[in-house]
Amino acid sequence: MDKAELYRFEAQAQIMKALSHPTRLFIVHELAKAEKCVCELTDMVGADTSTISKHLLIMKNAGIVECEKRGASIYYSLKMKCVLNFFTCVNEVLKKKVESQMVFA
Amino acid sequence: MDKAELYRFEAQAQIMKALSHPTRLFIVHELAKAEKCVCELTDMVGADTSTISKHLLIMKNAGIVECEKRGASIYYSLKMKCVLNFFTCVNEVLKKKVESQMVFA
DNA sequence: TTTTTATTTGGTTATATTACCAAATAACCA
DNA sequence: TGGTTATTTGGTAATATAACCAAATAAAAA
Repeated sequence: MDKAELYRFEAQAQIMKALSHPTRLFIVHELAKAEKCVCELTDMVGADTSTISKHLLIMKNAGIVECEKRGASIYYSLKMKCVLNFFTCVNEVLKKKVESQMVFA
Repeated sequence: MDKAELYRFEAQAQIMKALSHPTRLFIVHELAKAEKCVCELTDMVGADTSTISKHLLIMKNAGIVECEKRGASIYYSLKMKCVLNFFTCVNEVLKKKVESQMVFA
């Protein structure tokens, strides 16, 4: 694995990591339907505002979401729609996992 | 976010997390070409055998890879081919990130 | 202008991850 | 059998994550 290759995998891993938390997946799921402000997401998740703000920052830095200030609120929206395809694949993996556990039930 | 929904996002996050490390992404990339034993991957990555073994365990538990013992070696192969589509999307995100940074250069 | 509302930032603590080494297992080879 | 080779497991230390609270900012409302 040469240096350029390593660098590329590190950059990819950073984006994947930004998608590796249940709360952040929930947010992606919600933003896929419509943009939402931090306070709306905070209410939906039921965590501290600062926690949600930090989750959003991680995804913004990764290039997954973007935000726009309007009035008193900051509205976040899904920038990379292609991440939605991940859910299909991941759910397939989950389904296969459940099935294979069935074999030993 | 109700309990069932939370559980689903946690399960999804576990799979995403298994794909969130540069070494593991490299391994997925390599296994996409052909199955490989632990020692081959160890040589390619240049880390301790135990480190590679643990990375493989994480992905096996997540349902991403599977393994088969043949002779003295254990061959790992990519079980969920759909994860390869992630690379396309992630590379698009990276490309957009680079481009948007250009604006401020 | 003062107060309220929305959001981010800094600090702290608890937990998770990762790397390496050493030791345990398992299966070939001589 | 005894010695390699391949792999996993357990232990430890360093680093990264994540949650909450408190404080700082910024803009809207009164």
